[in-house]
Amino acid sequence: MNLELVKEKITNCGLKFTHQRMVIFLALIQSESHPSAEQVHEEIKISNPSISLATVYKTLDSFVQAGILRKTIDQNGVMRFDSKLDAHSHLYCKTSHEIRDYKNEKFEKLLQDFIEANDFEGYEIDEINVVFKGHKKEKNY
Amino acid sequence: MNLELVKEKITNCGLKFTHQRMVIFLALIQSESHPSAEQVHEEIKISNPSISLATVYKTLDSFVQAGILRKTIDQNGVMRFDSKLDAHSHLYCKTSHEIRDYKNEKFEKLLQDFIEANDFEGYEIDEINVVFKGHKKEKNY
DNA sequence: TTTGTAATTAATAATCATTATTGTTTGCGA
DNA sequence: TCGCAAACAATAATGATTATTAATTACAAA
Repeated sequence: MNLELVKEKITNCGLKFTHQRMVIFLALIQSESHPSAEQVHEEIKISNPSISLATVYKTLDSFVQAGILRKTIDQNGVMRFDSKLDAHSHLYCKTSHEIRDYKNEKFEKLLQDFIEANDFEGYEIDEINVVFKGHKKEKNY
Repeated sequence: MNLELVKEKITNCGLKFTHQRMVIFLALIQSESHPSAEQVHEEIKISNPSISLATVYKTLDSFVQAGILRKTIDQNGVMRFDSKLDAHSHLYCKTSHEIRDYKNEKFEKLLQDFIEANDFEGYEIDEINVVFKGHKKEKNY
């Protein structure tokens, strides 16, 4: 995604375009591992040391409100941000706490079909979260 | 579950049987809504005001370590405890933050089969978490 | 039953992630 | 350029959880 597209994305969702917002959004979409606010801050402060951690929190939250980011909470209660908006599940490594996307159309369809076909005891389901937990396998060279 | 069974469960997992542990474990199995440590503390301090919140945390954690309780984290980052050990999913109400069990054999089998039949990009999966999120429907009388 | 010792507990301080506050800066239309 | 609202930086405050420490308790051995 280039800078113009990022700018468009930010303005289109009703937020003013600022340098901080661009830097933070870029950090998000360039990361593979669903970083925490802290990690985003660490990342961006190399090139932008003046952006405060509070701003990172606030900005990420406004992105979530605006619907251009998602957040989840990991096993340690830390918020993790996700720039992918389409239906997908997650892989979680219990050792490294890394979170990765797990995208599998068939699986998502399976879930969707299940929700539509079943009753949820008085609950109106509008979202489903699936996390596959385990450990990253050591590579055998 | 009667008191003898609770005592057995606690001692069988290698923990000494104490009054505090019994009270806390009982509170857990008698609750339907996956309480937080705070909520367990609130509950038990009616009859046992001397049991401190730190003890509740420590005790719940030792139960989790011992494998007789499970914990999850809710959308607000608060730890919630679950006395059911068999495979099941959860229903989460975004309004009340209540968590309830959702047990459906077919669904659990579906998941199990999926894990066995698929590859997870270098991850060894040993656990799967599914949360159906939504809102409790208003009853129409 | 008493004693010694390690485990458990209560009280409370400390920590960590997050949120709130406050004063300053910036973007931008009049 | 001016004025004002939004955004920001710095930092204080909060809330859940964990760590510390001293007191209590359980229980084995004498």
